[in-house]
Amino acid sequence: MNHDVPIRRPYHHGDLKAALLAEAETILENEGVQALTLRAAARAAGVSHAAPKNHFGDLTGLLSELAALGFVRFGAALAAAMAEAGDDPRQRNKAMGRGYVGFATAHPGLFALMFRGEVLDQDRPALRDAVLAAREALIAAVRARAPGISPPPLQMAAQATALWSLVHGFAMLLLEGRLNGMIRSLPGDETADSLLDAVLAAIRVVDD
Amino acid sequence: MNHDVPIRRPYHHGDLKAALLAEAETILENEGVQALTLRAAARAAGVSHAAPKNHFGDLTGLLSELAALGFVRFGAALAAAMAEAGDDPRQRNKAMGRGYVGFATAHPGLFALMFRGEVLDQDRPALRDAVLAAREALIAAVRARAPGISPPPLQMAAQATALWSLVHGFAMLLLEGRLNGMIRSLPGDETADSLLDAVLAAIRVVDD
DNA sequence: CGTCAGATATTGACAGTGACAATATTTAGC
DNA sequence: GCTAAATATTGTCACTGTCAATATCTGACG
Repeated sequence: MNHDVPIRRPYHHGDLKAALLAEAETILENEGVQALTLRAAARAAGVSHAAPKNHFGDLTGLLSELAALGFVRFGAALAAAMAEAGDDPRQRNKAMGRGYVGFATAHPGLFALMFRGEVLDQDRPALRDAVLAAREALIAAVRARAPGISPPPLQMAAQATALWSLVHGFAMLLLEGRLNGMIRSLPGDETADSLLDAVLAAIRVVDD
Repeated sequence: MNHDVPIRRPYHHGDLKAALLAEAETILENEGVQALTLRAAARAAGVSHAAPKNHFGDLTGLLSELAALGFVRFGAALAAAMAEAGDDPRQRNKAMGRGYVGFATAHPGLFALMFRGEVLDQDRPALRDAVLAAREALIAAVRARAPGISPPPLQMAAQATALWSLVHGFAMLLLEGRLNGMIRSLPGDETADSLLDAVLAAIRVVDD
């Protein structure tokens, strides 16, 4: 009895690629990148162990598509953070930093994956495009000054690199737990945000 | 014929732990962290696949010991860089940055491993000690000012975190190849070092 | 010297993984 | 409707980490 349950899933999933990416992200954030395997994602999506191959080729493909998804969201988060900021350069730096670090702490696994080039295929179109778009959002955030007049390109590049390095390093060290000692040395509310504020206040871009 | 070659390695290696670490580092830098497996290290050292277990327990143990070795060298490199620097704060910042980024580019695989807490056992004594020692070297590098008088601790922590984040982020982005576009925008010699100099020149710590 | 416990290394096994090939099922273009 | 392409399954293989059982060596203690 109960030979065949009438409700049987169709042979084809319908939107397996998106489902696999969603499951992959859940695994990544909940169990770490170690646990994110092709077979685990397939299991979570309820398909056979070799099904992902059709959509991603290999594990690098899956990770690259997931990272691409991350960069798309990352660029959007940066753009949103800048949209609320005014014209004051320091205000904008702060908004950029909060957006950058906020994304990293909100999606720590994804953020770490996005900056682990060794496991990604940078030539995959989806990833390539998403990275370029996020880069646009980032340099747009730095190019704060009045539109039309821009500082000399060399100085501009140095400033952008400095700000980017600062917030990126902060986010990385924060996720690694290496800033715990620093946060603890703060007075009152000992949050990462207040440390970031203090850090941005301790630094001055040359021609502010 | 040729039953038993008289020259046969002894059953015990003698210093297998150090040999495994040396082979592991070679694999790490030459083939990437993906290729660094317990069995690969054992093969390179010419021992059986389970021999590493006696010295490291598991893969995390091997990676942690290797990272510890990296932190020891890293601390020494920072200390050496600071030893040659004078008393001028900006001079010292520059020396610290060069030491930090120089180590990262000289040992990219090792540096990346050192800051991948997910695969390391931070409680392993060797790693714990090495990290603390390197941290000492780092804050000693930042605490530049005339001995005796020190800035308020809050500001001090913020400044240290800012400088650390800046050079760490720069090193990370550089190793990821994300700064290629920035380097290319420089005039003349387009080296990472010159970009680092420009970056440090574009930033000012508040009470310099 | 001798012996024996502990350290060190080997062999063998097992489950999990990525990748590939062969096959089955469904979809879509014509 | 028919057929080619897309999608999914099953089976297999080599490789890996880990563990258990065993072999060999070392050193401490008589």
